[in-house]
Amino acid sequence: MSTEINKNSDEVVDLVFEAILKNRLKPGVRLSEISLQEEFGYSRSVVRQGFDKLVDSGLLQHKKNQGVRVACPTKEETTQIYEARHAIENAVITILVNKHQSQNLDLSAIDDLISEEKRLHNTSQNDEHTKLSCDFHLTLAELCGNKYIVESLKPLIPLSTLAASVYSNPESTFCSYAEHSDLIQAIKSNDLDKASKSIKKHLDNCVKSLDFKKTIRNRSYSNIFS
Amino acid sequence: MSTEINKNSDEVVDLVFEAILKNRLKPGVRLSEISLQEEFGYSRSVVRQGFDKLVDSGLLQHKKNQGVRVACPTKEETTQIYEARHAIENAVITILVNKHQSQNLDLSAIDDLISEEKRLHNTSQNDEHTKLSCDFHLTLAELCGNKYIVESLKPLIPLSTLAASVYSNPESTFCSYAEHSDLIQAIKSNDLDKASKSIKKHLDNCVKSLDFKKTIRNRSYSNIFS
DNA sequence: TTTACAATAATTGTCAACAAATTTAGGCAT
DNA sequence: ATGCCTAAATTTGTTGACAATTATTGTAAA
Repeated sequence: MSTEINKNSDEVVDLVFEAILKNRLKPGVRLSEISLQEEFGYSRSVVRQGFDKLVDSGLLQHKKNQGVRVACPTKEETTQIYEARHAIENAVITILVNKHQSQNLDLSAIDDLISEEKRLHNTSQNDEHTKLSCDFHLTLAELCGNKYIVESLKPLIPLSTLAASVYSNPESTFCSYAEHSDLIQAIKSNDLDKASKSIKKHLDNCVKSLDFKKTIRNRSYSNIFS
Repeated sequence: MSTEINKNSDEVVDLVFEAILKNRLKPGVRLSEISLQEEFGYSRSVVRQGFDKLVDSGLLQHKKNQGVRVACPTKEETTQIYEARHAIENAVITILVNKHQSQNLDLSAIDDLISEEKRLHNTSQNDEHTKLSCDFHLTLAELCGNKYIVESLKPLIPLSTLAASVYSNPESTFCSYAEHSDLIQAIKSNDLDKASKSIKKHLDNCVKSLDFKKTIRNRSYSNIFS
């Protein structure tokens, strides 16, 4: 063989993580260990390790002798997910405003993301839009430079995507680009109060855009990766 | 055999988790898979699953072909741990004050813990005191009724204990019972501002009580469980 | 005594095989 | 056609074995 490839379980984690963010893995679908083994050449034990991590973070659910399914957040769980997100993300923007005041915080990565969101705005690239929104929130957390905060927020973002996939309302936009832009503006003007209200309103609007009357059935296996 | 025993990996996680809280597992000690297998009868793969979870949450560190060691937070990591704790725990007490205002929040579990802390106050039961302090913070989070918040905070508590084990100053108390009591008092009087300042000051004092000039050597294997 | 090197032992990483459980498919009676 | 029961096939859970790497011990020379 040519290159030494270390196909470890973190690759499996990233694979599922990204697939959820890109809406290619829907809530409730069952993932078999063998399918990933066959499609990507991971050994089964490596796939299991990856699944275990994803179960631990809440992205996959596990039933004994029935393998794993993509999580399918209930109404109550969705409320809790956003409550937890507000807890963490409010702290994130507080830290960022402080950083922006003292040091010269480099927000170019965020600016790029917003430009891209602006570009895709009003196109039908819905899944791409979702991915960008997620990247926006995760990138903000990473700018804090605190890995524990990042790790706390990390699973909550794809969980939000899954909740949106279950309860989303076609006519209402889910995670609006304009609100992202407002938030960054508040940070740049060192206005903590405005930024804090902005993130609160943004997350509240995300929840408001959901229709909890919907119910979905559990789907069967998917070859979403192929 | 008499009872059906399912020795799953979560038991390994709890075992290590509690051992850290009780100060029986010191930072830097190496844990071998076989030792736990032999002492408790867990199969090696189950031990590995447990270790993987603990590595994922940051309590254990993993080096390729060298197994796992108990985490040994650096100064920078310790600062981040407490910054993350403040982010989450400030949200916790905000939620609790809101709950206390609207519903009648049951704080009896917390009251019991504080009584116990009061009882142990000024005794030499240092490890027991540490465990109680940790339970205090975790119990507060659980009272929110939000599992995502609990899971976010969970690894940070034993990490704080480990940091204390590395940098603690013998003459200064680490996590004071009086401050816990003040915090609960503020919650009970629905004073969000006071409660918020109280948790901030408490966590700041925890960090202040540490002496970062200390350096510790990595310890070898331990049979701490035996 | 200390240091360097070689041989041994111990530990981890990975994979493959087997048993247990579940899902699927097919046939039969209603 | 519908529902139920049985059998086959698939999938998961678990264990054990082997290879690769690291840690330890022992020996010899400076």
